[in-house]
Amino acid sequence: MTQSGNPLHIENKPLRERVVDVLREAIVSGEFKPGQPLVEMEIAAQLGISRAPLREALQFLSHEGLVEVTPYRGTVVKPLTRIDIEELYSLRSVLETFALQRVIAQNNPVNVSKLRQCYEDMLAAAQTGDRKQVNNIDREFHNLLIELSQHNLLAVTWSTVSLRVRQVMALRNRINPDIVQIANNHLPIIDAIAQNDEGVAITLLQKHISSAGDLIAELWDTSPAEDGKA
Amino acid sequence: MTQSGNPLHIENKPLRERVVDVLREAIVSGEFKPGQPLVEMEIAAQLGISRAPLREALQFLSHEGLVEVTPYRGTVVKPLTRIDIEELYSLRSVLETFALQRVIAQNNPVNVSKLRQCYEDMLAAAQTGDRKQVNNIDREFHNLLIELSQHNLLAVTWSTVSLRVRQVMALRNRINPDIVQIANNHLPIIDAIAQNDEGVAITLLQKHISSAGDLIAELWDTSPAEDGKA
DNA sequence: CGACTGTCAATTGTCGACAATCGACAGTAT
DNA sequence: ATACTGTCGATTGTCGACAATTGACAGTCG
Repeated sequence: MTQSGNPLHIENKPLRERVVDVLREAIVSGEFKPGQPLVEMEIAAQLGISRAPLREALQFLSHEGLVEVTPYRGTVVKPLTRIDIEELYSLRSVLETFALQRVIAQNNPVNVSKLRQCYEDMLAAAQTGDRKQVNNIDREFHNLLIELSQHNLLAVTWSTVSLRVRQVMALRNRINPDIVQIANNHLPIIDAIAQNDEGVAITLLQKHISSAGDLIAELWDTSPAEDGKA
Repeated sequence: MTQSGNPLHIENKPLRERVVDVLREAIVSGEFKPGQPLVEMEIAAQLGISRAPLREALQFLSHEGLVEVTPYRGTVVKPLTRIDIEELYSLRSVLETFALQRVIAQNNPVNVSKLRQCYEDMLAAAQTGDRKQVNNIDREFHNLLIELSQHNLLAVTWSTVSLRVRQVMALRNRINPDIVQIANNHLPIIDAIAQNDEGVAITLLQKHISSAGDLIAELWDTSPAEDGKA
């Protein structure tokens, strides 16, 4: 995904982009809660910048679906309803299925070994009980699947969906208790890919995704991560 | 899609949004060619506004994939390669297939009649030889399919893809000579939906989309709509 | 002659100030 | 009391000016 190659490098992104990164992280990590208002002057002051680059950043985030900008009324972290979550996971399933089809069509052993490597890392982390790391590698696995599909537009679309999935997971801290089980869920999918068995691979993947989505969506309204102010 | 209800209404969108609309239309209609640089001061002067709302608009468009912003280097209308087009149409196919599945799952006769109405309008336009109108209604048909699927996130994702498809079609003026044929292509899909025959409907739809995409992609490099300056 | 360095114009990035808009609340007439 | 109207503070929207960065070109040294 990220390859610098060059050992010497200093970040020189425009302020706007660094602001996007900071705010995105705050939202996706659950630090900023859904519904929370983002007052421009407050945040600008807090970051020690003017409102111009902040506003450009907010425009960007709004198209990523992380915030909602209402003209003359302000910006809030986008509320997350149960329907949103169902939509999120169902679209995610569609996108990943598409990626999976393309990966299988390539029939490239290198792809399989990369996925397998990822799985093994996840398993290792699971066995040491490092839940956070398992989550990270799990994300990496699905990102890898998208990346291997070699479809740029898909990757862009995915990144938006993926971000919000991550947000949902951050807000619902810890559902699945057995992290070794989580890791092992991925193995049969890889095997199916290795055997070029598209039908099985798709079935397994969709089940994998929808089970996670259903689990979260079902319980959502019971503790919808109370909205708050900074 | 758009329903005012209220007969009295004046547009009071922020400048930024009106700028987005204007620029988007210019790009999507092919008036602004891929690769064309968009110099902020020029455009701001031309529109009689300052650069601030223009820049916010450009941020927005960049996330729609219509322009490419390079820090300190400026903004250009996003170049369109053959690969882009293939990706566009393949993802479009995936999204519409998903919508189609959801529409069929609803098993609602109202949906079918709406689609049929759309088809009939298209056919009528085709028979009077109004090519432009046929194209408009064709777009409407596919938008309707997405809308009927009642999936907001899908709709948002679709709108981005849809815009760029429209741009491609504008740049390649007129390929398919027989517009009555175009209209009639939609009928069997509707019939399959009406009969709840998901398999057939999907097959037909995917063929419908990919045939259009292949046709355009194949010829793309031969006349890639020469890049230009204002 | 070739490679490196310094300068410059063009363009984008950022800022602070001012204008426009909104929701809320107080005030008034019936 | 109630419905309408006017005013106000808070917040967003827009502007013009200034700072920072880039690529290109000219100049210099070996």
